[in-house]
Amino acid sequence: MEKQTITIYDVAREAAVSMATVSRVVNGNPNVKPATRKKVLEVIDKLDYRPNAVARGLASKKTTTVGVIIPDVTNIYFSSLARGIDDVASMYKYNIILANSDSNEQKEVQVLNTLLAKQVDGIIYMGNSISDYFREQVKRTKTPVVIAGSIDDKEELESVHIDFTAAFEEAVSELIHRGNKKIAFVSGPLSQPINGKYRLQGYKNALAKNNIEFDQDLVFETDYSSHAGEILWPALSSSNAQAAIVGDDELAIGVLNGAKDAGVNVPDEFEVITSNNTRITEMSRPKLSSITQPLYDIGAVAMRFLTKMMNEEEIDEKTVNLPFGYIKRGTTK
Amino acid sequence: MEKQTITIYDVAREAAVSMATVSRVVNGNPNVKPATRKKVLEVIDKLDYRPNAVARGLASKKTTTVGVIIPDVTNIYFSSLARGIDDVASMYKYNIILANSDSNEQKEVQVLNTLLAKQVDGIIYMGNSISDYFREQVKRTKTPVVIAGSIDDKEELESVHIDFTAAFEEAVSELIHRGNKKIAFVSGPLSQPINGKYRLQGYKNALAKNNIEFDQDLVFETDYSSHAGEILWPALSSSNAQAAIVGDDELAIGVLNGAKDAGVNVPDEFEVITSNNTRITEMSRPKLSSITQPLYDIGAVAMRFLTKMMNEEEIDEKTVNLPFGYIKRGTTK
DNA sequence: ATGAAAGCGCTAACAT
DNA sequence: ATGTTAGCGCTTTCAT
Repeated sequence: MEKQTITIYDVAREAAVSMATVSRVVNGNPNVKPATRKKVLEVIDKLDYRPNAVARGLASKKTTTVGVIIPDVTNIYFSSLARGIDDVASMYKYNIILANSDSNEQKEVQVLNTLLAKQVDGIIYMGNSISDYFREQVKRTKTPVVIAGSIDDKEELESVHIDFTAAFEEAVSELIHRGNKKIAFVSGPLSQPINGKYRLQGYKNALAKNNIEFDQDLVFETDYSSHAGEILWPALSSSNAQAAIVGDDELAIGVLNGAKDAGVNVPDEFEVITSNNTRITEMSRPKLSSITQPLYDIGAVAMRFLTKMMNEEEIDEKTVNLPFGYIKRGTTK
Repeated sequence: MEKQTITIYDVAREAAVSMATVSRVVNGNPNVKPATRKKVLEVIDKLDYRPNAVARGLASKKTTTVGVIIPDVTNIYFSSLARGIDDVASMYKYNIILANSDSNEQKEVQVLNTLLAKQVDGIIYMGNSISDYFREQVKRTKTPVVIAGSIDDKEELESVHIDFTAAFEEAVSELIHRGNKKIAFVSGPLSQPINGKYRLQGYKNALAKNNIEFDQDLVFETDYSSHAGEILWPALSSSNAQAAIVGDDELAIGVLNGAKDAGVNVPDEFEVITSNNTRITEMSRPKLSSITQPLYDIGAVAMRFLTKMMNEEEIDEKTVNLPFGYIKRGTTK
């Protein structure tokens, strides 16, 4: 014999009121006489009634859940954002459907569609390149979408992030001012605008301001992994680079370790600055100097932004730029 | 003018069939004449119809979403499990509602309740201690729950993990056989059964088998963070420990770095073995020797296990123990 | 302040 | 192979 799920109808009958009244007390509608409210609440407690969020979602056309597309939960840059997202989401009574995309266009679009099918009230997208197809899908839906921790190079979608160009310009200037002329630019795929467009531009800006000629041979494109960084050393070494600015912390710790393994003294013989200031930066010896970004806040603000869109509040700016900084640790002199 | 959402009724009318038939083709029911199916599919495509999963959930009492309770997404041990969970979930057409609990009993129970309100088909719990209250709630619901990566010391709930006792026993034996007599046991809260019961037991077993007396002063209880490990060195040093077995990788990298910062040569003067073999183990120098566990698989198997429970298939064992191992890297001689 | 009743968009018997 | 028809459990006008 199946355990009978108890519904709003059951409590209405038991409390001798209508379903509408029960609904009102459950939803905190003030138009209920205190005595009635009390009685209903007692019955709810007695019957151990739990509102069915699915039924509510169907009737109200709001699910109080938002979709979150992430390249890989295991990546601490993105998981840090995700943490900020979830915290603000629960603050506003939302839940999160988390889906890994592996930065794969197909998966991203497919995930987007199942998220929409599930009637999420909004979506946060994390990932470093927005494909045209994805963009089209987003533009066709009325479900709000915001991008967290990356940038839409077409500037069509709402997003929250730091100014990657300015941050790189500042970090590279730092390196230059300490006497380095040959500075390697190390990042993930240049096809991702965050690398090939914004960060690289910042790098070039710093060189230009200091009258250093840009050298394509100092640009290293690889994977976002510490292993990729480790095996990069021979190439880095033969380029005669004196320092490196690296676009990802795991990659950077790999670069650092690759150099150390080759007997290089960091920072005396080679300096490195990384980009995300995740906990990883504190795990190496020497510790990694880094551009700082408010990772948790980027997620938090993105989620807050999304709540505004879901409530159809006025949005002043499509893009919110959060402040970045720089922290000197042991990998710079 | 609001954009009209198109429903199953619209495609039924347009295709000149009944809603039931449309439902059948959408759900892949074979009882549809090929010609009819084709026609319906065309209309679906033409109208750009997307089934409403919420309505489907209400009617079918299945949401194809499972809840995942995680202490902190930012923790790579748990996020690695989460990745396995999500991959298997999508394989079976499920989505994941991810909720951070901070290992806080209140939040865990609250999250459990909202998950149940959202009518998830199943739940995966990650966390190192199952409170009585949580356990009671779980036992009252018919929604299946499985624990991933930790152990229910009351052995009432289904779970997937390695044999923590045997793994610690093996790792500590390793340390003993290499000549260490005074071995520190470093872990998170001993109130968590995984530490205070299972791992500690393994540690004691290894000592006993080698006729070494257990010394309470060699047991160090702290937080799961690299910083906690770093500042542990003075205490570790004055205990005259010659080696340490550490229950968490971030904590272990902290212990390693604390020792190095104090001028200690690892592994010559001090050896360390960690427990989870996450990517963190490859980021230090020397790299961390570690107990190995199939993290991704633990998540994957837990999710697979859950699908069986959701389908009400027969389950032979409540507990599935996955194999562990040991990998020697640079922090052991 | 409360109730009646019509959906929300779909599935699942049941009938044909 | 296809159609009819109840619901699923709730919210939301609209009355009163």
